[in-house]
Amino acid sequence: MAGGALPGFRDFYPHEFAQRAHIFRAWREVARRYAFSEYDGPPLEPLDLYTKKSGDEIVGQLYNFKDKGDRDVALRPEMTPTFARMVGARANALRKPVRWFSIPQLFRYERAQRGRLREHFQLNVDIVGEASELADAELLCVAIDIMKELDLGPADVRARVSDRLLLNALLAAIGVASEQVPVVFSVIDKIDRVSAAATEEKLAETGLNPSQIARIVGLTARQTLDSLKREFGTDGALGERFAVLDRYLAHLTALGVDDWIDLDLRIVRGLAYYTGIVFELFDAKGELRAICGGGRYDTLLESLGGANLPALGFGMGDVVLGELLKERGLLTVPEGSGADLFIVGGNGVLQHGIAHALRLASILRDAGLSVDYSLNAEVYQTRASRNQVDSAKKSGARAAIYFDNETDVVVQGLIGKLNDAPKMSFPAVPLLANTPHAVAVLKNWYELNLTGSATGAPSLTPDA
RNA sequence: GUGACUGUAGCUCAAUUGGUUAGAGCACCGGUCUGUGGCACCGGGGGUUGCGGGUUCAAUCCCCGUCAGUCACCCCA
Repeated sequence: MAGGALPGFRDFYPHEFAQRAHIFRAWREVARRYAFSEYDGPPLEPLDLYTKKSGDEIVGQLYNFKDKGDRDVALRPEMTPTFARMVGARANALRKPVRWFSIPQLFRYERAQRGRLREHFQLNVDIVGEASELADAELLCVAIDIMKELDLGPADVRARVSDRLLLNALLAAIGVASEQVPVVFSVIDKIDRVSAAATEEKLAETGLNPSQIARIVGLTARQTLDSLKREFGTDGALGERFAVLDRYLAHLTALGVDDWIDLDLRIVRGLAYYTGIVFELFDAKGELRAICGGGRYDTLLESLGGANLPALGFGMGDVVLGELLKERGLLTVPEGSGADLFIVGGNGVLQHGIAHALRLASILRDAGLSVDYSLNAEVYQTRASRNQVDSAKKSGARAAIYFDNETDVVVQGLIGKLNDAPKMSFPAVPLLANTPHAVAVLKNWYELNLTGSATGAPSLTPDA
């Protein structure tokens, strides 16, 4: 459609914004439970923050330009360099381990596809200053707990875990030379998207013999540490790495998330900078792109000019996650304003002037309730009250409030069938006099009867 | 950046092998029902058929271009 947002960019109408807010809420809530602190940085950064480490070819995927001061700048395509700079600048002053998270909007100039836009929000969760595998377990547990918070279970989402150091040790045991390792990693990364013949050819090109190739391909099918131990033994560096992973998995079991996890040595992550345990979260059906990916990058902070500190983190975008939630019917949000109370006038209820409604609205708003009403005084006073109730209901208001007679105002719940919804009369005179007790009684009744799941209030789960 | 497919109302879709004024449901707006409806009924606003050319007496339909979307590559922070 002409006149829409730029390609790969999204307009968030209130409905979409509510969906986004639902995801953000889960992110922040779980991060809070794990005692992470939120931070942010600039959306516009010096171009060389990204080219220094990744080389000039990354410019093709950046929104970059010269600003009016002739500086080369770019919209941030990822958070890690900013994070590294911020941590590096205060590395000595920060209490370790650093547990930080952020929800930046990131930009990349490339052709949009499903689950891959030119702009997205990405939860970044990072831990700095702790080399123990317990930190790795904690990090993955955060990602999994977010899935739980969004009502996804281990049948919906799988966490695939690997370890670059283990893979290195296994490849060494197979006889792969260190200069061959990057090629092997790249082949393993693509093994599902490339034919077996092409995989073998690529490996053969690097000088590996058929027996080595067979063992490498065999690695990508292994499911358990035990089978690897049987094949390769537990001596030396390999054995030490097995021990680390055994402890890592034991921690995850103790944290209660072991049924989400699959060992999968195919997960190497495209990025060269990962140095240890890595993981990705996928939908269990394997239809979508990765929901989340991360791992340990113990050398990255130093190479980005920061401190020499061990670190690990993950990124989780809102796009694929949103697709998955929509597919599972877990992203339904209430329509409309969701006002607490909608003041109804018109024939059918006591004819009061609009001033009474405004007075009531003002008092209730001061008490912290959200209040809506017709913004046309003539409509308020003349339109049939039942039509106004209809409008109130459609607007998403939880309850209508109207002057029933000279002495009472009535609060009528609007959720579900009207005759099943809670309804209560309150004395009008003390309310309009803003008597604290009268207002508190109404508010308490509202909160007890019209909020929370017990009343069938709008929830984020589909209607039965 | 490469290739394939698809573009009709806010949404989901119609429209006879190319043929009058492009329709319907939902949504939206207004009204009727003096009171229970997750109604019902009546009415209304909404479209340069993505855009621009071409072929034709005539184009939503055929052709070309362009833009956008989807998918596969590329890339994946």
